[in-house]
Amino acid sequence: MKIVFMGTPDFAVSSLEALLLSHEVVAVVTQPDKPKGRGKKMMCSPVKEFAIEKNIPVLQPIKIRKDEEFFTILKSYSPDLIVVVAFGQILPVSILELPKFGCICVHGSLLPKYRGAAPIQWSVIDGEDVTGVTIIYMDKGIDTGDMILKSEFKIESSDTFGTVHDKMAPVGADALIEAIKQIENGTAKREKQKDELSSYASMITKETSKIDWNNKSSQIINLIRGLNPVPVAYTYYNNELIKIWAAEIFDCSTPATCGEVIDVIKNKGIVVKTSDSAVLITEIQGQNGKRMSTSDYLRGHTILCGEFFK
RNA sequence: CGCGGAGUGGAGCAGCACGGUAGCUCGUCGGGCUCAUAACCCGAAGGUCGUAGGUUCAAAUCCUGCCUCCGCAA
Repeated sequence: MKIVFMGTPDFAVSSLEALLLSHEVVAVVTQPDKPKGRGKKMMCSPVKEFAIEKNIPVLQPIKIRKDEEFFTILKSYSPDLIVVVAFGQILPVSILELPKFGCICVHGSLLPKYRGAAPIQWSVIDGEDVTGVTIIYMDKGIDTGDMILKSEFKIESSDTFGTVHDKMAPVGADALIEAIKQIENGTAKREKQKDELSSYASMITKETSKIDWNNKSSQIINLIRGLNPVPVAYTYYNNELIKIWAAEIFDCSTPATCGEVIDVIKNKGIVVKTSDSAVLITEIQGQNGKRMSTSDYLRGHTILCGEFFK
């Protein structure tokens, strides 16, 4: 089976790698190189890097929807199947209908929940205790196509976006291989998604990653988990941006305003009041600093009780 | 050449605009106090101040190159 792979970030590399073991990947499509990072150097996607290493032709259309030339090239590969994993562009119907077996997609949630760009993050932020991947046939909506199979696993309370992401990548790869097998031997299901149960996991913005201390402790903790290690939840102390990498619930009924520092425990952390109890910040990153345990941070920085995080 | 910040004993920081004893909090080691302790008291060890040059009688501090790290922005 001739397969064209479309994907961009690290997460997609696992699936591509798995595909190579048992299938013929004739081309890889990924986002164009962009100036990124400090110094605005041109950077290419992890998928491109991997594809080059494996000597697979790479295509990088800027706008896949209106790129006639790209479509012609894609057609010339005459793929039997297109596999999409976190590609980052919406495919036009012309491409969806091109391969004999259609286009399938590896999505990082148990659809129809968490359709969209950041399913893993939102699953953690919402405090879900189960997540998984869903392999779907793509249609013209965003993650709305018929489902072939799902593979689920637990989210532990110690999990963060990073750890769930890392657990999910191989799960997704396995599910993908299984789905392709089913497609090949004709046993693949086509289960409709129940739209009324759907939810949408929008992109993570600066706005969403700012901690609102008026929330409950559990919500704040989940936000911190869901944004670790990128982009990391943040707050302000003395007008300086501070990133919070890890925190835990701290039982406390001290009357105080939300966001107020109610205790600074040496060798342990900073206790901040929330709407229902308090939160103990255990890992922190100040301006210009690296991420470090709060006890390390406190050796060189002064945080005073009664001051506010906001 | 996108903007900005940082590199100082094991850890985290101050000192640098006005060059001239290496400072703070913690850790480590030794001793003491205590029923006891992550508490307290006394003492000690430990630093080519990222790196290479330059200016100077004298550089952590001023100048230049390089390396590494971080934030913003994408």
